[in-house]
Amino acid sequence: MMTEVEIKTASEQTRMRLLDAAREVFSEHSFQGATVREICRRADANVAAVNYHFGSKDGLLAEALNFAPLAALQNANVSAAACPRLRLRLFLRDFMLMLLDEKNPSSQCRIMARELADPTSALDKIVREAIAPLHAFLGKLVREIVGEKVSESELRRCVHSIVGQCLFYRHSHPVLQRLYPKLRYDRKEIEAIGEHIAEFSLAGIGQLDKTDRV
Amino acid sequence: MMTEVEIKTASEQTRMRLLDAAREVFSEHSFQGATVREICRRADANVAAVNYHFGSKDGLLAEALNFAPLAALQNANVSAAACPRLRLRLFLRDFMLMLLDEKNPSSQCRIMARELADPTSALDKIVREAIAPLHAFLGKLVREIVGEKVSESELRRCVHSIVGQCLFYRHSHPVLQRLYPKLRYDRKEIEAIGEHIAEFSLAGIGQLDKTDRV
DNA sequence: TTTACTTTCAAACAATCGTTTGATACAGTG
DNA sequence: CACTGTATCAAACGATTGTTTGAAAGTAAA
Repeated sequence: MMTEVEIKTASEQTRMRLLDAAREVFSEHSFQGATVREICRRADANVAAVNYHFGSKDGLLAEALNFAPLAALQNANVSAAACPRLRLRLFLRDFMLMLLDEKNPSSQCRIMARELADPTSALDKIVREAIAPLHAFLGKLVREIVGEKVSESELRRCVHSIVGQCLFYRHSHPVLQRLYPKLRYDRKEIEAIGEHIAEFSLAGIGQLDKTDRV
Repeated sequence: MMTEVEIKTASEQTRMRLLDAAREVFSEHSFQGATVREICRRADANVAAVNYHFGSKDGLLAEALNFAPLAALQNANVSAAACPRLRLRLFLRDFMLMLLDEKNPSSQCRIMARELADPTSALDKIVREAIAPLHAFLGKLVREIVGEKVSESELRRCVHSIVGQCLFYRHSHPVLQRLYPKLRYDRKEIEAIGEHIAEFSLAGIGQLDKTDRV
């Protein structure tokens, strides 16, 4: 008793398993550190399967990327009936859950975060389809909060400050784990982090109109 | 006519050249991405030189690390006759120069930043001797600014927010380069970034006493 | 069943990695 | 000079990498 969408040919199932395994491994190791053999092992597939279905390791990474969840977050946010400040809070909460929650099936952000440190051929696509829209989205949101008086370069730096705080917890996870061995990223902790970043950033944004610097 | 400190045996000169080349390559590539052959090529040394002088690639990295410049920055700051807020501004300026200025001979921070994404056996030493002291230093500084009312966990998150903003510009350099092709990290730009982070963070810190949250 | 095509598989390939080896050149001491 | 320990070198080693190959297995239509 299978519904239509569940019916897959063996080939399609193998593709799916490879993509799932690839997202797992690419989010755990850097692109160089992730091996085709490990991916195939987790996907219960032959070593040649990657090249047969995706052409190359690069091709597998390109197809494993999926920016829809991140875009959905932004779309849901812009259509929310709430003031810009609250919308920033809500977005940061969801964004941090996507970044940190290991139970979150969307490992995309973790893969993207890895690409920052060691860019591969996939970085151009990531920047174009995910990061640039994200920065544009946050830029608009911050603009709504801060008004028209603030220069574009100041606005940009505020976006950088916000994104930087978020990515820190992902990038520095190995470090924080050593600094605070008791640290666990459960849902409550992640939400607290998101709330802190929101409050911290709203204050940082708010100080802009006090000065006349460009 | 050489002064005493400049006199080096050929062996010591080779060691020096290897360490310099290693710092270069390790700051440009991840540990996995950096190859012993490339390091030896830049040091005009034989491939076997690394293992002869340092035992292994790991040993070379361990000896190439030098946390003195970062510690010097903190020591100079604590003994400066200035209010905590100004000291935070000054530190962030110097720290960003160390992180971003390619002409800065201290590539240590760039190597450390790479370790965050893909930890190697050197990370424990880095955390113990560099990152933990840095966080402690910033913690004290923020504590001076914010007073005793703020909880330890809130204080810690403020430090994370500050460090996160700083590291963002280093980690995301490849991304920012693609988003803003005109971007250049000259001294003026770096100082402007440091100033922004200081103002943004001081405002973020300042909002803590408005609420009574723990 | 026969035919044509797709997918899987064990095995091998070529390249690159960190590391080791054994010979060679060199320095300093007697 | 001979002797000794150190440093350098070209070459190779063993392991691992992404990728390719050619045969075997599977699939679906005629």
